[in-house]
Amino acid sequence: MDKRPANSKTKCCGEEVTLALTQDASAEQLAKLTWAIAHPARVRIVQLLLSRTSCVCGEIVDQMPLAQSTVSQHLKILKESGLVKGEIDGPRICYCINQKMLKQLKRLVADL
Amino acid sequence: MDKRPANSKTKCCGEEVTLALTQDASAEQLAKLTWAIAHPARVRIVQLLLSRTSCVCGEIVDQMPLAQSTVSQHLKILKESGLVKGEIDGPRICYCINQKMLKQLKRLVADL
DNA sequence: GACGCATATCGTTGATCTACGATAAGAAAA
DNA sequence: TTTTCTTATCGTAGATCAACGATATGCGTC
Repeated sequence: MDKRPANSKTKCCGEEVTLALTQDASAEQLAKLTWAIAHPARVRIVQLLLSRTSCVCGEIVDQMPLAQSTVSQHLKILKESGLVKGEIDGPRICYCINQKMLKQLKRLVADL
Repeated sequence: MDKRPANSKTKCCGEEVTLALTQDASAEQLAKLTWAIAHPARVRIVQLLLSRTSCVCGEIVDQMPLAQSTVSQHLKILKESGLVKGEIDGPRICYCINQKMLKQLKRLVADL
């Protein structure tokens, strides 16, 4: 009746569990980062920020068919994921890609 | 009053638009694929399918702390994204990664 | 044909997203 | 200090997600 293959719950107290835990950690992180760009508008924002060498402020809004508040909301999500950083520059705010995080995302996806 | 930079709506009838359109297309596709794995459970499923050389059926359910119906729902999402394929094998169904799609996802992310 | 197993689908509930307009907050300029 | 500009936040409405249990479906087996 028990036709489980080699790597199943039977040895749930050995390396299995450790492996599962690290998998979960990276799964969680990958899910978090991919979720950040799991919307066309946010992909677009990231592409925009990458296309310019330096940071950009609310021109992003001009480039998108969305209300300013909506863009701000998307930026918040990107910031919370760590993919994007924002720096205050006088009255406006400059956004730029967090290359470190982008690299991590790329690595996590590539390692799939 | 008009302080737009070089690449703005002013030349909205030239190459600008074409570029924007292709950007949108890839943005859309990238958003779709990343959204498919934008959940820990779905990342876990993908990792599981990749860890085995061949397809797997409902053992996935055993490996996850989720109800069968929930897992099935996640599988449906993965199938709809194209990242996963399912083949009927007698009474059960074998799932496997669609390598082509996974490659596309990797390329899209790497090209960011 | 009736049963058992594996999987999908339905229906529901609560949470979260997405989008917007309106408004607040902060800094420079008048 | 008041105004203006830029950005964030609030409040809201509708849509979608995530999870579950219950049920339907489809295929082998008795």
